[in-house]
Amino acid sequence: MKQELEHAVAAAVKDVFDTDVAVELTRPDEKFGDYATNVALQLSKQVGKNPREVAEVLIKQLRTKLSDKVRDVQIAGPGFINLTVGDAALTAALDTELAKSMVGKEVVAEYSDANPFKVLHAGHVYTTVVGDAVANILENAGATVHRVNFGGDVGRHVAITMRAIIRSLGGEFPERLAGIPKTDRAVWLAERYVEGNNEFEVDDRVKAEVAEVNKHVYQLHADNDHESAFAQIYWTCRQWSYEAFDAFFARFGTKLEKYYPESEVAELGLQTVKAHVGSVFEESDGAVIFNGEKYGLHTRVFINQQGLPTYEAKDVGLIAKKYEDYHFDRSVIITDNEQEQYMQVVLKAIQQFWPELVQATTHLTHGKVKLAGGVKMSSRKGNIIRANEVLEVTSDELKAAGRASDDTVMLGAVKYAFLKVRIGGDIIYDPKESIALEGNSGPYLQYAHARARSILAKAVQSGGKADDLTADERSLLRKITEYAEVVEKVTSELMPHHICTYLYELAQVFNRFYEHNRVIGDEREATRVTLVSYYAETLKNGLSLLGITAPEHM
RNA sequence: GCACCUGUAGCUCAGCUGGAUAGAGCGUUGGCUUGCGGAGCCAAAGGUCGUAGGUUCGAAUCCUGCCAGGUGUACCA
Repeated sequence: MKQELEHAVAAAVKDVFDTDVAVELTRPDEKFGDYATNVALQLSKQVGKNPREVAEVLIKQLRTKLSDKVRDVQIAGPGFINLTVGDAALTAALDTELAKSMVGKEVVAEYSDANPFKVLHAGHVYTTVVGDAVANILENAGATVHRVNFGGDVGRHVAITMRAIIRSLGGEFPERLAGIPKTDRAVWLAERYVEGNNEFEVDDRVKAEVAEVNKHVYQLHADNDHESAFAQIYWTCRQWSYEAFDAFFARFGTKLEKYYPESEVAELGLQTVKAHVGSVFEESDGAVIFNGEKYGLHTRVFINQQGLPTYEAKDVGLIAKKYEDYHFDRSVIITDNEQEQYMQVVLKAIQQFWPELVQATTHLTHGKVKLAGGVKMSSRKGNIIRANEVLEVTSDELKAAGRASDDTVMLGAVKYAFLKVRIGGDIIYDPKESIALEGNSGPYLQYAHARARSILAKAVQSGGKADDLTADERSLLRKITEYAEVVEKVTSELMPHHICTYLYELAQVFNRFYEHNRVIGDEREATRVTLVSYYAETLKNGLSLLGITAPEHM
C-alpha cells in the first residue's frame, strides 16, 4: 500500500514537473490523514515556486490518478500533502503479504558469546535477547538464519580459572572434581575465576604462572590431549560450562545452532594472519600487529610475543570458519559496545584480504545492563549480576505482586524491558516496572493479547469486512495496517525497539476503540470481530519477533 | 592526548536519512466506572531538547566549539 502510493506520488511529480524524486511517505498524526509527504517542500526551491503552490499543482494530479484508492488529498501546514485512503483499500491492505526481502539468503547471527569457565551474567542476557530478536526479524523476512555462539575456551581467562581450579583441587587431581555437586558446578567455576583473577591482578608471580598455564591449554588443543590429568580437568570443566549454557538458553527459548569454541578457530586465524604478514600485518616488538592508525583506527596485536593468537586472530579464523560452514550472504555480530572500536580494527584488517566477507558483516552493539539505582557490572570482580539473578529478581517481583511467576510472563517481562529501548546505550533494568500490567511492558501486551482472544472466543459472527467504517473502527484498522511498514523498517535497520513502540501504540488504539464500542452482540459484530482478530494476530506476530510468547489466557 | 558513544518532562525512554503545536509510560492531580477480561478510558500539571554558535524557508534532528558522564586506545576477551 505504502509503496504503491509512493510510486504514484513520484509518478505525479514526474508528470507535472518532469523531475525524479525519491518519495517517502510518513504516517502523520491521524487527524491529518493516513500518509503524508513533504515533496512539495523539497521541490519548492528547484521549481522556483512556494511550497503550497507546488502542492496545489500536485494534488490535482493525485486526486485524479489515485481516485480508486485515496478518498482525500489535502494540503496542510507549510506544504505537506496528506493522503487519506479509502476504507475499502485500507481493509484490503490487511491481507497484503509482508515483504520477504531476504528469501534464499543465508544469514549467520552470532550472539550471546558465552565464555566457558566464566559465569553467564546480565550482559549475556542482553546480548541474547537482542540477538534472538534480530535473528527472528531476519528469519521473518525469509532468510535462513544460523544462530551461533563464539566463546573463549582458550586464552587468559581460561588460564586464570584453570590455575585456580588446580590449586583448589590441591593439584592436578581430576577425580576430585567428582566431589562437587552437579547443581553447584557453574557457581563453583565462577568462584574459581573470581578468585584466580583477584590473585592475578596483584601478584606478578601469579601472572607468570598463568602465562604457563595458558601455553599448556593451547598445547593441549594442539596435541588433542584428552588423557593427561591437566587435560581431564580442562575438558570436564569446559563441559560443565556448556551444560550450564544449554540449560540456561533452553529456559530462555533460545536455540543456538552451534558453539564455536575459540580453540576451533585459533589455528585457522593464526595461519591466516601469518600468511599476510608483510602485506597486511607487520612484526613489531616480537608480536604481529595490524597498524590501524593508517585507517584512523588504533593498532592491535594479533599474535603475541609467545606466538599465540590473540582474540583478534581468532576473530579472523572465526569469520573464515563461518563462511566455510554457511557461505553466508550476511553476517550479523551482536556484542557489547566496548568491542565497537576493537571490531572496527579487526574488520579493517580482514577487509584487506577478504573484502567481500567484511562487506557482508554488520556489527551491532548494545550497552551495559544496570539495575535501577544500581552499579555497572564487571565480571572480573565478584560484584556481577549473574544471568540467573536477572530472572530471579523478576520472578521475585511477580511473587511479591501476588501473581504467578511462570516463565512465559517472567521472560516476557525481561525480554520486553531489554528490547523496548533503542540498542546502543546502557539500559537501566527495573524489574518492578518490567512486570507491571499497566504501562509499556511485556506482560501488558501479553494481557492485551489474552483479552482479545477472549473476545474472539465469544464471537458469534465473524469474517465481516465493511467499507463504511466508523471513526473508531477506522483508527484501529489504520494502526493495524501500519504493522507491515514497521516490520519493513525494522528489517532494514535491525532496530527491534520500533516493534515495541508500535505494539504498545497499537494496544492503546485498541483500548480506545474498545472503550466505546461493543463487539459481541452489536449489529456490526462481524466487522468488528474481524478487526479484533487481526489485532490479536498482529500482537502475537509482533511479540513473536521479539521472542515473546503471546498466551491465550493469563 | 586521540577515537567512539551518551546528554529530551521529577524518573525511565521514544522521536535524530531536517519539516506541521517536541511524544509515551511511571509518578502527581482531577474525572469516568455494576465492565464483551476497566490490568482500561478521558483530562490537567510538568520540557531553555546539556551549552554557545553556524548552515537552512525550517534544527531535538546536520556542522563546529565547549561542559558533563561512559567506553576504547599493543601483546585480556
